[in-house]
Amino acid sequence: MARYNPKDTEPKWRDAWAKADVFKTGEINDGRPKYYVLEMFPYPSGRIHMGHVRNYAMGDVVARYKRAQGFNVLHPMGWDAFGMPAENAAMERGVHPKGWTYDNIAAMREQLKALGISVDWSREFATCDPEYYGKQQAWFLRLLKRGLVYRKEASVNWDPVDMTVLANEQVIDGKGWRSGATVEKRKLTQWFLRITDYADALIDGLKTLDRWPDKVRLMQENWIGRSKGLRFKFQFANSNGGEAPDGLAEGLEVYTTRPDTLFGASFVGIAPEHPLAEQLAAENPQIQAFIADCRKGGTSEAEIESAEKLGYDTGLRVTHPLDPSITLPVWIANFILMDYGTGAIFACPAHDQRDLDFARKYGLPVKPVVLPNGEDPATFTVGKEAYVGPGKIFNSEFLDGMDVETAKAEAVARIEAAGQGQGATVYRLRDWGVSRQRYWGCPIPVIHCETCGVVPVPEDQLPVALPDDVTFDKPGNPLLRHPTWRHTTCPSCGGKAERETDTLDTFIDSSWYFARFADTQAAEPVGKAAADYWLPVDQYIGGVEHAILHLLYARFITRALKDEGLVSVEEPFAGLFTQGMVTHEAYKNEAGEWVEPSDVVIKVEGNSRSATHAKTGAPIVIGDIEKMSKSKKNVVAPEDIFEAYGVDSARLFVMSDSPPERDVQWTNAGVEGSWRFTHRLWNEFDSQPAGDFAHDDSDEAALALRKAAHKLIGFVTDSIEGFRFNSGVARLYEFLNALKAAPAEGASDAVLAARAEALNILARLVAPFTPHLAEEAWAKIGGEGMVVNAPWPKADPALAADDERVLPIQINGKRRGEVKVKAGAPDDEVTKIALADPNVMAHLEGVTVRKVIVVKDRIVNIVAN
RNA sequence: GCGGGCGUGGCGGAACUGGUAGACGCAACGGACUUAAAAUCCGUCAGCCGCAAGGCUAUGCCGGUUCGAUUCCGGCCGCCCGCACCA
Repeated sequence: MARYNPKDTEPKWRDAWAKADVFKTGEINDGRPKYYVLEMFPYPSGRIHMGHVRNYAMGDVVARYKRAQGFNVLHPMGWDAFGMPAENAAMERGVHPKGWTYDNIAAMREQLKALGISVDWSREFATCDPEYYGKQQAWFLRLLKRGLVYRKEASVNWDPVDMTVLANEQVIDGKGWRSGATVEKRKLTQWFLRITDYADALIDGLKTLDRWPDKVRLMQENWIGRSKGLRFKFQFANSNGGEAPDGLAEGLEVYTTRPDTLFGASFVGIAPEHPLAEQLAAENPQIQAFIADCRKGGTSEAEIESAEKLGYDTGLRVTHPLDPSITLPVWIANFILMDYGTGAIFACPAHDQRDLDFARKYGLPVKPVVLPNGEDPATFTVGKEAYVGPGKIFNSEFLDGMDVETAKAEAVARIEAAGQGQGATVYRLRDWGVSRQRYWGCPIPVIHCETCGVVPVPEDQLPVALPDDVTFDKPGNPLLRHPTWRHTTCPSCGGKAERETDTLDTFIDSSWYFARFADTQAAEPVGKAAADYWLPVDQYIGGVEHAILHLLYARFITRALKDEGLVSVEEPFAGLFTQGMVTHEAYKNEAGEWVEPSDVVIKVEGNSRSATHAKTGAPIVIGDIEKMSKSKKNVVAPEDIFEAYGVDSARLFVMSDSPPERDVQWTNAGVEGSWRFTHRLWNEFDSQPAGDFAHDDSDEAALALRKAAHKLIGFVTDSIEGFRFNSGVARLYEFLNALKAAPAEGASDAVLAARAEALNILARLVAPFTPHLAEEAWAKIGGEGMVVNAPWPKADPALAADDERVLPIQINGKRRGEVKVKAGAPDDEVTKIALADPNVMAHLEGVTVRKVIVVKDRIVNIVAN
C-alpha cells in the first residue's frame, strides 16, 4: 500500500488541469445556466496569507460544485493594484511602484495557482493596466458629462509632512498614519461623485438583496442614514436690535425631524462653520476667537464624548414661524455640524438631550411640549434628561392634544401652507470625494485650460497613461514635479493647458472590475452582450470589513453605469457572503516581546497549557487569539503549510473547523487532523480491489453502506448550497468512518460492490474541497476522465430515504425509551408499540395516560399524571 | 448613547422550519503494534449516583408560552461588531 504523497500528486494534477484548460469559461448563451462566482480581488502585497487561502478556497468550492452541477461558471481573478503601499515601497527602497507591483503580482499569481483554485486565468487583469484604467477614464468622462462628477472646494485631511490628502481611515488620533504628523484641515478643490443622488435608490435597493447578510444591509442603511423632517426659514426680527445681516435677508434655514416640538423652541443654533457665523466673525474678533476655540477640539471618540458644549450668543433674533409674537436668540454652537442638514437648527431642550445640556449651561428656557402618557400637565417638568418618547402635545396652541406623529404632519402642513418651508428628506451620506494627490492611481482624465476651463480628454486620446519617469526623492505628488507630463495643449482651443495631477481613489477601481471580467477585451468599458449574460455576480465572497465602503461604492457605480446604458443590472451582487478572519494565538516572552508560533513549544497537563521557547527554554506567555498580523508575529505562512501538509490539507482545514462566517482559529493540531483525513481517505481508495462486483441488497452491511453514501450526497449538497462547509466536511469525515467499518480486505462481493459505488460518489463529493486528492482517487478507481469534469452525483431517492426510523419515546417530555418503526407508520400503531416498551411501562406505573402525541417519523410523547 | 449579533463539554463546533443536546474534529486518557520512538490502529471521554439496567442535573442567569424550548417571548448578566454631538 503506497502512502499518499501530496508533494508529487498535487502539481501533477494542476498540470493536467492546465493542459486540458478545464477552467476556461464557456461561451455566453451556451445553453447551460450561468453562474458567476467571485471573491474580492486581492491587493498585490507580494505574498498570500491564510485569509486569502480561506477566501479563495471557499469561492473554489462553490465554483467547482456549480461546474459539476452543469453550470457555465465564470470564476475570474484580478488585482486591485493601485494604492499607497507601492509608493511607500518606492520611497523606502527606491524601487518603481510599477515594477514593485507587477513583481508582486507575479509572485502571488504563482501562489494562488499553487492553491489549485479553478480560475480562468485568461481573464486576469490588474487595475493598474493602462487597458483597464483607460476604460475607467472613459466611463468617468461619461459620468462627468452626465453631471454625476463635479468639483468643489472641501475641507480635507492634509498631512503636512507627506504633503498629501489622507482618507479619514488614514488619520489615527489626529495624526497621519505614516508620517505621524498632526493632520491639518485644509480647503482644497476636489473631485466628487454625486452618490447622494442615489441615496434613495441605494436604500430601497437593499430590500431586493435577499441573499445578502441582514447585518450588511442594516449597516448600509444606517450609513446612508435617511431621515424625514422639515426644512424651513426663520426670518430675522428687526425689533430687539436684531437686523438681518447682509445677504441673509431671506432668512436662516434650519432642518428638523421634530416639527411637532416647534412651540418648545428655545433658541436657534448655527454651526461655527456656517456662512452667517463666518460673516459675523469678519466684523467681530470675539466671534472669531470663539470659532477658533471650537476648532481645537479633537475628533477622537473620547474627545467627542466628553466635549463640553460651547456657545456664543450672536445677539441676533429671529421670529417663530408659527407665532410671530415669539422671537428666539441665535447662538453659534460647537455641537452643530455644518455638513448635515443646513448647518443650523432650532433647539427644543425639553425633548433633545444635546439642546438640553446647552440650555442648562447657558440658562436658556426649557419648555416641555410633549406630555408623556399618565403625566399631569400641571406638574410635568424636565430635569437633567430630555423626554424623547411618545405622548400628547401640549403648550402648543393649535397642536395641543395631538400625538407626536399627527402633530409633525400638521406642523409641516402649516409651514408649507405659509410658504416658509417644506417637508424634506436628509441623508447622513455625503458625496464621495475621489481626488488623491498621489502618483500610483488612475489619472483623472481632464485638462485645465486658462480660457476654456475644465476640458475632458477626448476619447481617442485615452488612456491618459501614467508617466514612468518619476522620482520619489521628495514627498508630495511626483506628477506635480514632472517636467513634461503636466504640460499639454487644450483639446478645445489648442492653447497652453495643464493636465489634472490628482488621481482617483482606488475604490473607483474596485467598483466595476466585476463587470469588466465579463469581457476583458471589449472596446467599450463594459462588453454589453457579455455583461448582460454574466451579471449580476451570483455569489460574491469577501471580508465583512468591506460591508460599507467597497460594497456601497460598487452598488452606486453599477447604478450610475446602468443609467448611462453601460450595464443592464441595478445591483451588481445578487448573493453576498462575508467570511470570518483567520486567527491564531499570540505569544509573548517575559520581556513582553512577541514570539513566533514556530518558536513556541506548548506543554499540556490535564486542562492547563503552558509554553516555553523552543530554543532558549524560557517561559512564554500564551496570549489572546487574534487576527494573524505581522506585528504580533502570530502569522502562519501558507507556503510553509503547503510544503508540510500539502495544499488539500490546508484548504480542508480552513473549510472545516468553524462556520465560514465566523473567525477560524488556525492550529497546527487542526491541520494535522485534516492531513490524517486525506491519508485515511486515500487508504480506502487504495485498498479497493479492481473489478466489477454485483450489488446484493440482501447483505445488510452492503445495503447500509449504500444508503449512507446516497444520503451523504444530500448532506454535502445542502451544506455547500447553504454555506455550511464545516458541516459538510463533518459529514464526509463521518462517512469515511462508516467506510472504514466495512473494509475491503476479506469483504464479500456485495460489500465490495457497495464500496465501489460509495468510493465513486465520495471522490466526486470531496472534489470541491480537496481537488488534487480527489483526482488521484478518481484515477485509482478507474473513473472516466478527470473528476473535475465529472457530474455531481445524484442520489437514488429509494436509497437515500429511511425506511426505518428510530423514534424516541418521551413521558412528559423526558426521554424514556425508543422504538424502531417503519417510516410513515400510522400513529395508532406507533402508540401501541411505545406503550408496550418495558421501561415506558415501568414509568407509567401508578399514573394515567392522558394523551399520546405522535409526530410522524420524529417522536412520541406520552402525557401522563 | 443608538443599532445589530452572540453566550452549548477541556477547546473549535453540530442539532435544517419547536421534536433523542453534544455529530465531526482537536486535546486528554487507556490499550495494540514496535528493541524504542514517531506514524498507524482500537477503545474511553458533559457532570453526578449506580455492579448493571437505569436515574438525576445540564445549552450564561431568572421567568413565561408549549405535550415538548439550545431554538419562540419578557427581564437581567457577559462578550463581540457597526455608528456616534446626524438635529
